[in-house]
Amino acid sequence: MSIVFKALSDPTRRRVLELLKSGAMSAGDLSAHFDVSKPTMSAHFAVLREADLVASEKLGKSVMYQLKMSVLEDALLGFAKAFGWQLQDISGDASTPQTREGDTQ
Amino acid sequence: MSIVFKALSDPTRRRVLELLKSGAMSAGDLSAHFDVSKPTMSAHFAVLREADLVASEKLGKSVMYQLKMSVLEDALLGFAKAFGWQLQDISGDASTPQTREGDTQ
DNA sequence: ACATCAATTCGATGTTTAGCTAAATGTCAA
DNA sequence: TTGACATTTAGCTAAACATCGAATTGATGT
Repeated sequence: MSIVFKALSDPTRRRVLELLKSGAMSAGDLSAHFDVSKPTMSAHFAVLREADLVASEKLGKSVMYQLKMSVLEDALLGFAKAFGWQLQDISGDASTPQTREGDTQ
Repeated sequence: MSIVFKALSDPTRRRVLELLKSGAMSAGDLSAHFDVSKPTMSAHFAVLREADLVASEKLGKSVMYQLKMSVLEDALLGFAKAFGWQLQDISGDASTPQTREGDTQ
């Protein structure tokens, strides 16, 4: 849980997760949204992987990253519950195809 | 927002917030719950103050700390909303007297 | 004034982090 | 096989962090 909050404590990483909300994206495409070097972005991806917030899959020359929505939800929920809150899904979009059951890693 | 997640990324600090959920507590009483030095605890308190997650008030020799529930809620909610979630209060306890309107910083 | 107690600040130390450039790895296409 | 491209690893610096013991501040009681 600490590791998730640590991952979330950087604005670049939070923004990466937001970008991944609308679907999987390659490391390069993600990096294009930010003004830091590719190696730096790669390090951010590693932190997100470590926190299990994203899944990665090599696809040809690229690496596709995918948000693991349920992990994010569980972490947030786990904390919120301790304070008498519950997480309620209000996304009218009904998409959230980021991570289905049976994901590797 | 980063500063809040950073504050939450330490288990000691999260536990402090949980302890404060049931009411204000002095720095000393809080410290007694942990196995680290007083200066270290004082540093943790400073981080929580910096994130505006607690209010502090000198009371005689002691310093009382109080959870600023609404700040925590707003930070969490602000993030959750970006992912299509909402925070719902399910605390049957109806207490939450941690921070009333008009608190001095 | 003085001693005492609670809490913080100071100064030191070791660890982690974000960022960079340069180099290595892996994949595809010619 | 060579070259181009995408990503990660290696190696570094500077800044931030966690932790401690010692010293300091500030309030209370004698």
